[in-house]
Amino acid sequence: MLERRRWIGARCGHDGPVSADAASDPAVIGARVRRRPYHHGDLRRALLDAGLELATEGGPDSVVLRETTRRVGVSANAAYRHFADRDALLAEIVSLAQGKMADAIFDAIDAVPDQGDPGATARARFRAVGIGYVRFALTEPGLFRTGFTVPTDLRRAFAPQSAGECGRTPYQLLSDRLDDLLAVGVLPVGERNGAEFLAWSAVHGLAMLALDGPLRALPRESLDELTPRLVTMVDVGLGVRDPSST
Amino acid sequence: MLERRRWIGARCGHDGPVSADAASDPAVIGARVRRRPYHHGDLRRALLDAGLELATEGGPDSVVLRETTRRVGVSANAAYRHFADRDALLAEIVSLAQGKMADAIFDAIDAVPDQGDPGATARARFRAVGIGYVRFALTEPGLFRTGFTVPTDLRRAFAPQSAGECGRTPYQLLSDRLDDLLAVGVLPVGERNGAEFLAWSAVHGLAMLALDGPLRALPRESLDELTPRLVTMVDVGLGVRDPSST
DNA sequence: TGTACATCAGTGAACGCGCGTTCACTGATGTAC
DNA sequence: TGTACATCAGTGAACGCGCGTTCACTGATGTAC
Repeated sequence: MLERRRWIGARCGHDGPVSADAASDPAVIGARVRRRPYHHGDLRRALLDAGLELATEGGPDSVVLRETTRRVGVSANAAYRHFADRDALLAEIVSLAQGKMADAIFDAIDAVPDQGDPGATARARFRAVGIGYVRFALTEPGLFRTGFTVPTDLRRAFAPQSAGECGRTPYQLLSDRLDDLLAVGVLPVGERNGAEFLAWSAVHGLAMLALDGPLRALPRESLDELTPRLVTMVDVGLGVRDPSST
Repeated sequence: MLERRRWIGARCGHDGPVSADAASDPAVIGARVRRRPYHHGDLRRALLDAGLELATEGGPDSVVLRETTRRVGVSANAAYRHFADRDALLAEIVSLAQGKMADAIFDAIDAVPDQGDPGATARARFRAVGIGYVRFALTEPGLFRTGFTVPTDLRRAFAPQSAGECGRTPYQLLSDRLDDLLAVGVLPVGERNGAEFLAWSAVHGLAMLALDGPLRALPRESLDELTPRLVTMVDVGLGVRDPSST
C-alpha cells in the first residue's frame, strides 16, 4: 500500500503527449529533442494505466503484456522490472477495476436524497447499489469483466487495493447498506447473514447474461427496465419491509 | 435436425477401444489388423462427442479443434469436412451443453412429488429449476460454462438443437414452470412478463460467482445452503404466494 | 566541485508454444454400365 | 458379375500469428569520496 501511494503521488513527468511517432518526426529529430528518456520515471504506474485502458476496451483478455508495453512505448521486457509476470500485472488491474466499480456505486448511493423516513432512505440506498452495479457493467463492460470475471477469491473483496477513491470496495459498499437496513429495522434479523451473496448473485447474473450471455441482444432500454424490477425482487425477497406501507 | 438424427442413428462401428497406441503395437502391426479404416464412418458425431468431452473437462476454451481431432485419432484437417471452422464446431457443442443442462433440470423437476396442493406443487417445481440450475453449474462447471458463457443470443434458448432428451431447452423449462405458477393462480399476473430473466439472473449470478468469481473459494456446503435461500428470495420476490399460509 | 563506480532500469534479439487454417494430395467407396 | 470412374473423406506438411518469457547487453543515475 505505501508503495502504491508513492507511485500515485509521483505522477510521471510527461509534459504533453509523447507518441511513438515523435521519434520519426524529422523536425523533432532535427532539433535533437529528447522525447523519450531512457529512464521512464514512473513506468510501473504507466503500465498500470495502459493496462487499465486495455481492460476498459476489451476486458481481462486484452490485458496483454506486450501490448501494454507497446502502448507505453517501452520494450516488452521492461515490464519485468516492475511485475513478476503477466499475471501479477493483471492482478493489480483487477483491483483497479473493482475500485472503479466501487466509485460508480458510491456515486449512485450518494445521489439518493434523504427520503424523509429512515427506512425508506436505507432501502433506496440499498437499491442504488444494485442499480449502480448493473449500470456500471453495461456502461463499462471491459472493466466489469476485468474486475469480476477473473478467478479470484473473497479476500480481494476486502483488500484496500480494490477500494476506489471512496475508500471502500464494492462488496463493502453492499455490506454497509445491508447493515444500515438492519440498523433502521427494515431488514429482518434472520435475513442479514449472507445477504450480500444473495443480492450480489442477482445483479451479477443479470450483468453476465446481458454482457456475455443470451441476453446480449436485448436492447439497452429493456435492460434498464429489467434492472429495477430485479432489485425489487431482491429487496422484497429478502423481506425488506416496504416503508410506504407502514 | 433431420441430418442430426441420421448421425445419432448411425453410431460408428468401433468395436472396442481403438487407441492411437494400437498402430504402434508390434503385434497388431504384425497381424496387419486394420485398426483405423480410412473412412471413419461417423466422424462428425465423433468430433462432437470429443468436443463435448473437452468442454466437460475445461469449458469452451478447451474446445480446441486440433485437440478434438487428436482425440478422435484423425488429422486436424479432417474436421473441415464436417464443420466450416472451429466456431461452427463450438456452436454445436454449446447447444449440446445446454441440452445436458436441460436434462438435469428436467430430472430435478421430475423428482418433485405432488405436494397435495396445486399451488405448492407448482412452486416446488419452479424452485427445482433454480436449484437444478445451480447444482448443474457446480457439478459440471465445464459444461455450464460452455452452455452459458459463450456469447450468443436468445434464439438459442428456443432452438431445438439446444433441447435435451427431454425435448425442451433450459429456458423453456423455466418458462413452463412460470406458466404453471400463473395457471394455478400463485403468481401475480403482473409479475409474469419477463420473470424468466429475473429468476434466471439470480441463479446464473450465483453460479458465476461460485465458479469463476469471488465465491469460488466457498466450500460446497455453503453454496448448497445458499442456493435454496436464493431461490426463496426469487419466489418471494416475484410475489409467489406461500401456499402454506393460504 | 569533480569524478569513479555500483546500481538500477531500460534494450533488442531470440526462443518455443500451440493454435487455426490452407495447400496439394491420395485412398476408399459405390454407382453406371 | 465385373470393371471404370466420379465423388467423397481422409492425409501430411506447412504457414503465419502473437503470445509470454529469457538472455546477455548497455545507458542513465546518484552517491561516496
